[in-house]
Amino acid sequence: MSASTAGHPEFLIVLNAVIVAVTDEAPRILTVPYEHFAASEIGGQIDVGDGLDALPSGPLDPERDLTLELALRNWVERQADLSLGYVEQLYTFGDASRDPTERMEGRRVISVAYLALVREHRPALHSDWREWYAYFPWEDWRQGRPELIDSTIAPALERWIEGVDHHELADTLRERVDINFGLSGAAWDPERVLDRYELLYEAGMVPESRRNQQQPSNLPLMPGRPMGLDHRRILATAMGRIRGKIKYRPVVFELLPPEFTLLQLQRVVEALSGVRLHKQNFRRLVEQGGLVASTGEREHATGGRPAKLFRFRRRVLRERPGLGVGLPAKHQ
Amino acid sequence: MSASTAGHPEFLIVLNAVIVAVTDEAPRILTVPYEHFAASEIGGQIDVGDGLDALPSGPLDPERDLTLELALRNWVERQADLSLGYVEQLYTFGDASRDPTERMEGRRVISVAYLALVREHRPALHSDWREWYAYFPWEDWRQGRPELIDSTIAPALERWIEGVDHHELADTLRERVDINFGLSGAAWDPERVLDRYELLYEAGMVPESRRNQQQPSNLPLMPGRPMGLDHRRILATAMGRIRGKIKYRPVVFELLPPEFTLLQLQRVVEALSGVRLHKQNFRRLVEQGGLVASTGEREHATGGRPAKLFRFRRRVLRERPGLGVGLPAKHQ
DNA sequence: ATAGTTATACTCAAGTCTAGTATAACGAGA
DNA sequence: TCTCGTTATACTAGACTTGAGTATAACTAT
Repeated sequence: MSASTAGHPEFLIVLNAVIVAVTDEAPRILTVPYEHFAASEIGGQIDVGDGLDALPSGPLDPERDLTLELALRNWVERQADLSLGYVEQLYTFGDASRDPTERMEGRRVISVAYLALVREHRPALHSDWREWYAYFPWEDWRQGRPELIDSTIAPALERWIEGVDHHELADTLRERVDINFGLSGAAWDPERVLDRYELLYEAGMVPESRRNQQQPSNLPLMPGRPMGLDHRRILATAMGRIRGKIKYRPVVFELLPPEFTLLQLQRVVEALSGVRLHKQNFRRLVEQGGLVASTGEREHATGGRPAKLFRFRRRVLRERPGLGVGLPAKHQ
Repeated sequence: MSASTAGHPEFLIVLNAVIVAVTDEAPRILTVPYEHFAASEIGGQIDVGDGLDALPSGPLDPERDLTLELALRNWVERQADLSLGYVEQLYTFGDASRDPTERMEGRRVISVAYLALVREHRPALHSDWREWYAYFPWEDWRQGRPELIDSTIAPALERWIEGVDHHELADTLRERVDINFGLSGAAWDPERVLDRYELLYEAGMVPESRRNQQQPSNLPLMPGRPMGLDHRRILATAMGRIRGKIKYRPVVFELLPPEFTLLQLQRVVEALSGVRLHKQNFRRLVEQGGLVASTGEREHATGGRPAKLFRFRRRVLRERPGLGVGLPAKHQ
């Protein structure tokens, strides 16, 4: 077993948070400028790019932080003045290649990513709320299949595969591309956000993969904001996780005010999943599932007939185990 | 930011593997004796118990291991002479209280747990394959609702709740108990393995919670083998994850030989999920879902009419995104 | 041959989903 | 005040899925 200078291997544990809120029918995440934690002396040497966004991150202090989740909550509360409601661990990233600062300081960075859902939306110092579709434009199918896919992504990926010599490998890749981007008759699966990002990464079609010692590519760069380090990968993981989770656990309500109309609820689900839903069927699922109860009040600012206000029925959880806001799979 | 003696916080990254195989209609996990990695000088002072089982674990070497998953694969291959097929990250455990050795050596242990599915079943030196229901007897509903639940678990948990002073807390606890153990008319959800274990842990009804400075309890200890450290919690996480995953991704096939009969497939799904399924409907789902293709061969050692042999159709993945072996929810 | 065992085809009723139509109830502006 | 645009909500027909079963086929062991 090898060791660093001190006699023990040296690690740095970093906690990353994907903090999600939904406002104006757009899911948004809290971002900070990348420079905030990029060691300043590196900027010039490695092309990490200035003006990049990053996820809020903080170190784990082994002496003070008794649990990972508490460390995250405290850290976010202090830095962003934001109290997190629902928090869930996402994934742990520990590849040696992920952090360019690592090479200079001789310690391995392990980053534990968390997903948090919040209601409020106070802008905090040194941070911005940004729409998550700014990072993944091809993930928003609410206005129908994005033109970008057929006009740009599919042809570029096809050229990439054509350049692959090994025949069997090319077939596997083509299959992955078809499945994940809904080509050749395959269905679009909103949950496969990470798989899609990874394909584009492997093809060298996102800035992040060109940053990391990749050979120059003649394929076009896809639109969509890049992020520092591997943070866009973390965001992709979070998006896939949320999209899957709302189907079987009632987590959407963490993003809504205590009282809401059914259309508001539907819009939030649509914003997260990126697809439109059939209104009448959505209501039936939600109401018959016993997920919500009418408050008796009505909302008059709808622009049409006033809508009943509902609130989340916490008791559902005991009646039916794990029941989410059913995504009826088909769009309106 | 505080630091240890060396000027940097010191961490130890440990990789744990829940390695699952199914033989004789029983899911089994690879275990090693706990003493193998419990520092010897501690044994007497802290009651970690001798003869305990543990999950195979290995450290992450920051200089050699480029990715976490590769580190795990290499490490398992060397130690257990076992080549892992399907591997997926489970969860990262980093609570300060989890490792008693930590206190003595002044470094924080972060453990990243992985789930691996394997086909072969070679016994490796210094390790045992053990049925996972030996650790969680109440999770096996294949012979119907386990008597243990109504005879022992439910009454003990009820006594625990009665001893809780704060009224509202007691109500919340009772609700959690009902939901998770399928009491008071609630349905049994096979996926909630971890929630159930955590309830028993909180109630002091498993040896692991009594080990950790808990006050003495007058509640009975539940049957089921304990494990070292928090490894039973990790196993519970793995069981819940598999049970959920087989429903929407075809991972069962990683546990079967390349050719199998439909009954073999069904038995493996039942073994994992812990419930019996309706045979005819199971076949319909699997066949109509296009998950398998007949090989044309037949298996004659069935004890009855010979069964057609099938193999997994990898191409399904392109036709329908994410389709698992549908658990029809209701038992035979 | 017969009993025991497993495989597999088929059916029927109940339930759920999709994709609608129809109607109700409001606000704003002519 | 009437009409239009907009949203809410009730209801329905048909397609499909699911649960639970019956009936029959094809083997092995005795």
